[in-house]
Formats: sequence, C-alpha cells, structure tokens
Amino acid sequence: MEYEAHQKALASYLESHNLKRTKQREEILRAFVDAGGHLTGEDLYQFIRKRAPRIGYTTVYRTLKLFVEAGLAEEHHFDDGVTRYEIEHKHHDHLLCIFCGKILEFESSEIEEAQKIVAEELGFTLLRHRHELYGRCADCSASKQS
Amino acid sequence: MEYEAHQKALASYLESHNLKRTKQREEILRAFVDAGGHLTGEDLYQFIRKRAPRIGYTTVYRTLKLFVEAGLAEEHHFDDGVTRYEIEHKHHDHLLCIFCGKILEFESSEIEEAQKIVAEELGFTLLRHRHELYGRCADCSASKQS
DNA sequence: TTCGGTGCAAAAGATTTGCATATGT
DNA sequence: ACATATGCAAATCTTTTGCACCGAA
Repeated sequence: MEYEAHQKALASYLESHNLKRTKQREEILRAFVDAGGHLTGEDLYQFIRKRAPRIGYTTVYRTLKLFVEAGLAEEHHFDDGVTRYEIEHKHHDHLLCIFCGKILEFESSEIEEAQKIVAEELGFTLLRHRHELYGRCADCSASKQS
Repeated sequence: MEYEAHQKALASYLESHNLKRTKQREEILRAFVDAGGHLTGEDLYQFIRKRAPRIGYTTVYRTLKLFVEAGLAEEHHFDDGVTRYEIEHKHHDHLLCIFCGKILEFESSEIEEAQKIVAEELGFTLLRHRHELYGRCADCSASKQS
C-alpha cells in the first residue's frame, strides 16, 4: 500500500472509533502497525520520535489510554511489570519466552469453555480473561540445551 | 495458636527458606497471614505499621522482593496495574470481580492440561502460567441486577 | 471561530539506591 | 566481632496534570 493510501486508512480507522484525526494519533497508530507487537510507552515514543520528532511523551501516553478506551488498543501487564500495548485484534492470549522475551499469541476454544464453567461454579459472570503461558521457546531450547 | 508459638512458627518458616530471622521479616510474614489476600506494598506497609511503627517503607519493599526470590511469596500484576503480593501456597489462578475488587482463587486440571498442549504445539516448554478471569461476582450481581 | 489536542515543565506515585547505623548469629 | 539488615533521605522511573498555545472541523 502506498503511503498516501496508508495514511487515509489510518485516519479513517481513527474516525471509525470516534477519535478526531490528528497527525500524532496517526503516527501512533502507524507505529503499532509498523513496529508491531507488544510495546511499552517508551518503545512507542522512541519509535515515533524518529518520524515525528516534535511529538511529546505526554501525547503518547495520553493517546495510548485513549486508544484503550476507544477499544482500539489493549493494555497488558505481563510478569515483568512493564505496561505494554498492542493494537486490538481478534481475541487471543499469550505465550512468552522468559529467555528471549518473544511473545506469541494463541487461542483455545477448549480453554475458553473450561474457564466459563469454572467461573459459573464460583458464581461469577465471566466478562473477560487473560491467560499467559511462560516458558522457553523452540529457538532458545535449540541454542542452549541446558 | 498463642502468640509465642505463632512467632516461632513464623521464624522457622523464614529459616526454612534460608532467610535470616529479623523482627521486620516476621512482621511482614505475619501480615500476610493475618491480613491475608493479595496485598500491595502500601497495604502491607500500613498494616504492619500499626504493629511495628518503626518499620520503613524500604524494608517492606526489599523484603517482598526477597520473599518472592525465596519462593515464599508471589507477585501479581492484575489489570489494575498495581503490584500485589500473596503468600505462596498451592498453585492456583484468579477470578476477580471488577465491581467490588474481590479476588477468588481457582484451579482446573482440564485447563492445565489444555494449555500444556497449546504450548507444545507452538514449540514451547511450559514453565509456569497465569490465568485471570474477570467478571461480576455473585454478590455484585445480586445487589444491582443491571 | 471554537473546542479539543498538544507540548512543556512540573507534579505525583511507586520503587530503588546510597550510606551510616543497628542487629542477628 | 562480622556480615547482613534496616531506616532515612535522596534518586529513579513511569505516568499524570496544569496551562498556554496550536490546529482540525
């Protein structure tokens, strides 16, 4: 996709979420698309700075929270305690390598079913969940078989 | 259990985890037992201050990390982003009411089995996991059926 | 034009660290 | 006695706020 069209897509994505379109917001959204993954506020700030040096730290933070409220991004608190954001897409959970930091996504309907039952048994109306698996990824297992 | 015996139990619990026994550490451990639940550093500090006013914030924080390293406590980062600690006991996951903040614990062997399979399929050696269910508890559903 | 969005600087929290002193073994 | 733990104050880090200015609709 050429740059022009790309920008338009980002802008309309913002508008479809009832967010006013601004240069900064487009940049932050573009950072999610281009950098990808699960990023900290700092990650995003550094990434965006290269393209839009005049953007403020404040704006990044404010925009991230705004995106979360608008359902356009999701906030995570993994074990390292750092707040991370990822662009919203189909529901999934995470698998994290504690050696290299890689983060994969997974989805399991069996687990979703099972947890629904668990919640019911305890009298809860289940609204959402988080499921994180921590381990060693294939690459790390291969490189050092300790 | 009378106070004396109680203190001894706490002390030996520390020693069995290779931690030197100090008044402060015993107090922090006692706070976990008496206050129970999933507490923030601040919670613990306030709770302990009533019994041992001379204890420092620093000590509470340092000790909590120490306890985690020693496998005597566990650290959690739930969705509210606040770091919470709980005394280590049999493995379990959590069910949190987003209305009243209540935290229940659960354990499901079916889920544990299913996630092991998921991890294997993605080439991961599963080491540990976290599973959090967020919803509305029975009490909150009863009080306001909105 | 008008209101919301931005950026900067400063504030606010939550931890952590340096260092002199106190304490457990 | 010796090594480690503690407490205070100050330093960090991360995130939030106040406020004047700027920009999008």
